[in-house]
Amino acid sequence: MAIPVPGSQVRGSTTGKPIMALLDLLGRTWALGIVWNLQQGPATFRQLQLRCEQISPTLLNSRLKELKILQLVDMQDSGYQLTQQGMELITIILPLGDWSQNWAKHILKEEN
Amino acid sequence: MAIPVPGSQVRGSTTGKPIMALLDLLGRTWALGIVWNLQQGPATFRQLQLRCEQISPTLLNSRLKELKILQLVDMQDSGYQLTQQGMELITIILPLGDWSQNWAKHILKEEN
DNA sequence: CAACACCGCTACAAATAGTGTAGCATGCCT
DNA sequence: AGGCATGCTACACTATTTGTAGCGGTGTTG
Repeated sequence: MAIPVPGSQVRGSTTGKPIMALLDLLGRTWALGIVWNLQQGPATFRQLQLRCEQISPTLLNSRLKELKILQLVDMQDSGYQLTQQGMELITIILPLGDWSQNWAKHILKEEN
Repeated sequence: MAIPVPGSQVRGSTTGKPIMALLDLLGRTWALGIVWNLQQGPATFRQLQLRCEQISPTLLNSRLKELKILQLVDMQDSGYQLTQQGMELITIILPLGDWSQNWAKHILKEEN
């Protein structure tokens, strides 16, 4: 799958708008999950595999490649970790944690 | 694909934590894109297809089903639109628009 | 009423993406 | 040298997505 570099055509948009590249990237299986799991700190490849409970190494590796190229993640001695940019991104997304709890309550309430 | 209802097992997590259901949902192809596009207002099925430039009707329909069940989207006379919950979600995500612009600058600068 | 233009949506085959298991190559420790 | 952990690849299998065609329904217009 072509890496959604902002400025180029991506899945779902020919305009090259950065937001479209980002939505393409984050909309890929496991991309959000990987970033979310890295939030708890750096991890080696295998640790990250464990945090993601069921990701295949093949896919983990290809997502990490994409995330590295797009500079949201990099690898240091301590393992894979979020870059400055990656942390900014996660900061924006973090409120989803709390929000999802209310959302869950709402859905489960309606289901009865 | 099973719908990621919070409280049940979802892709990547056996715990049933709402955030995991949400990450599963949003990590599916086009889910984020659909929500993002609905932000500009209600749309009929076909209008939504156009907004999403390249989505296939098959997939659009199955994503919409998921989003309806999970109460982020519903259908009214005016077409598909975000629910109250959907709007809350998009409010959280909205800053990604601006952020992505800076991110793009950063990446493209480094590439030279 | 017939012809037309929309609508939401489905069918289905072909193409693409993801899974799961095994294991290679490398480096470190004893 | 032997054992162990690491990052990562190979590859066959399965699941998901695409793309095109078109169905059945609801106006609207002549």
